[in-house]
Amino acid sequence: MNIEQTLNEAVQKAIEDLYGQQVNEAQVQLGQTKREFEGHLTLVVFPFLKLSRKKPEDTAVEIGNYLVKNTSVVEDFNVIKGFLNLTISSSAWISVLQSVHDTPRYGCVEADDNSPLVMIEYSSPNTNKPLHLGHVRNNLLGHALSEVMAANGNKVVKTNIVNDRGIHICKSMLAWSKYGHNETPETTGKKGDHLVGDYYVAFDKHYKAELKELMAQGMSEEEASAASPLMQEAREMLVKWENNDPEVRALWKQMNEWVYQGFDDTYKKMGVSFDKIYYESDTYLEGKDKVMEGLDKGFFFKKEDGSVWADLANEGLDQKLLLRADGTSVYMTQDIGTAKLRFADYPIDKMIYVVGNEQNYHFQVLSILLDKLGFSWGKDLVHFSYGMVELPEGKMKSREGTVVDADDLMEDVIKIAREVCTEVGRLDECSTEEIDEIARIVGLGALKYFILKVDARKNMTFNPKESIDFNGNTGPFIQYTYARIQSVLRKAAEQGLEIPTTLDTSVKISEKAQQLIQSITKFATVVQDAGKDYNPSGIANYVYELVKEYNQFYHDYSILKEEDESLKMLRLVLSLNVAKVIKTGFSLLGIEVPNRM
RNA sequence: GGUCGCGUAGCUCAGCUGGAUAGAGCAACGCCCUUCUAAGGCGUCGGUCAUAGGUUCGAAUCCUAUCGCGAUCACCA
Repeated sequence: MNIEQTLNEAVQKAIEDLYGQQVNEAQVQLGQTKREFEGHLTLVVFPFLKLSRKKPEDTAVEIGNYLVKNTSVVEDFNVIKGFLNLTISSSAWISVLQSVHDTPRYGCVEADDNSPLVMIEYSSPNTNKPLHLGHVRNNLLGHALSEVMAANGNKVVKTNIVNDRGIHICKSMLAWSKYGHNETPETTGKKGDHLVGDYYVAFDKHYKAELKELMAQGMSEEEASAASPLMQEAREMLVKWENNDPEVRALWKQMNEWVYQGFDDTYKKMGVSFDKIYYESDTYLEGKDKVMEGLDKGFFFKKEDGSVWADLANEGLDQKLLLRADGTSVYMTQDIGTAKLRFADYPIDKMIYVVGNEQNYHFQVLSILLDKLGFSWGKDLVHFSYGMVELPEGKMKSREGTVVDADDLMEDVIKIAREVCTEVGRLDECSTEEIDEIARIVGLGALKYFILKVDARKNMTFNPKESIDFNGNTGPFIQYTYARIQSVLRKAAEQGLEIPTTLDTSVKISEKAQQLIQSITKFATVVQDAGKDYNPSGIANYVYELVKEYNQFYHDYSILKEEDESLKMLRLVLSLNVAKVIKTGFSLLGIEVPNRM
């Protein structure tokens, strides 16, 4: 039990003894005391004035006296207006540090057999072009959220639905067969996804040229796009694909393999992974059965042309198409089909979709439809809806070539990290392999932290220059503090100091150290909140605050020069646990920490 | 036009289950390395929390309206 909980109960008891009234846990407002006042925790007494029938100050003094007398943790108090600032004893803080010290992954709860199963879908790429900055945000958030949910005692299954079919893939295929000269990743040395993406661009280039020519002959833009031979050919290819044409299928399989190989490299570098991958080519027909079932049960209706619709007027929404007149599926149908397969594979208790906020409406509808179709988790499915990533110049536009490629981006940050690490000169004795590894950790740390510190729901601006910054609220700043603590611990070990398992509670530690312990314990709450709100950014901002606070502590006290052995040990243990929380917090974000940098 | 989201310092962002004088970083200008990693610390400068009402002991936070920005409302995925 932490100090806040203990005090909360003590205050409830105090109110009962002093004023003879019952209050519940939520009515006791205990918060962290503001820096400019003395004390650690502050009780807001305004809510109790009706019970005490006294002035705020008098009520606060009464409760303060009661707590000092009746609890062992409250040492002193002061009152400012309706705020009762409580000072916790040094020994109580050391006991708290002891319990953190005893817990390996402090703040995290392991899942057991009875834990709910949470499935998280993220990434969900198309196979016609490489991953870009938007996917990076998706992947980082999805992976971080998976870690956060797991740390809150859930069984987590990470999944990816790959959109491997459709007209866009046919465009790449067509362009490759027309202009490709049998190029392969091996012959060109290009990553497979980039190679395929290049042909998608090539298609667009030739198609545009065609349009221009046709329009020069007097056609309108619409007429031209309808008459374009290239586009017609692409459509024909799609039909052939759907009819299982062996040649088209073989090409499709070949090119998708290239892309998967490329994606695997990117995922690996990014540090994300999946437990189960679904392919749309497998699931896109599955939804039909479910829709027909819903049609039979009267949830949906058929129009004269044979198309099937859901009427969501009762939910305040419009009608939504589920099957085209020709019986083929639309996006919504596919998501229903995927849901069906997933539920057959896993006993899902909660489904989380990590998908951009431009699809808010889609998931609102999907939730209703899945619920109607009898999926127990449909109603409460979570659309983890994140905002768009924009550049300082505005949105990314493929037409203007401003799309930021994921592979290039990662390579750039690692390269710059290597330059900076080498420049500083602390790694001179390290081998090139070690330096490469540190550069990788630091570079990716900068990128990941830059993206994850922002509230996922909001649109964000991605400034390439700032993303590789190493000062201020950045990943490397935090990693640096971690590395520095490791250095201190190494030096301590060299001096033959052994980290104690049991702490001396009689030591009088400084006010800053006490506040630092308080900040460490906040981590458990932060992890819980992140799981509740499905929002990892809270963890990033928390770790930053903790690190800043530790830096002040580090600056003010020389740990290894401290003469009082007990005090020295406490500071070492405190530093060790700060490092532990940094590492745990960063691991929830999918960011590594270096032992030196 | 309907629906949803967002608007906090010059810039990027915290803070939002209502709590004390609204916080960081970047940028600008100072100070601190014979001291465990200065990728650090300390300070100065910078605000009508979009606007107007409302709810109450108390509102950046909750409610309503207005303005601005964005997304979406496809037989695209």
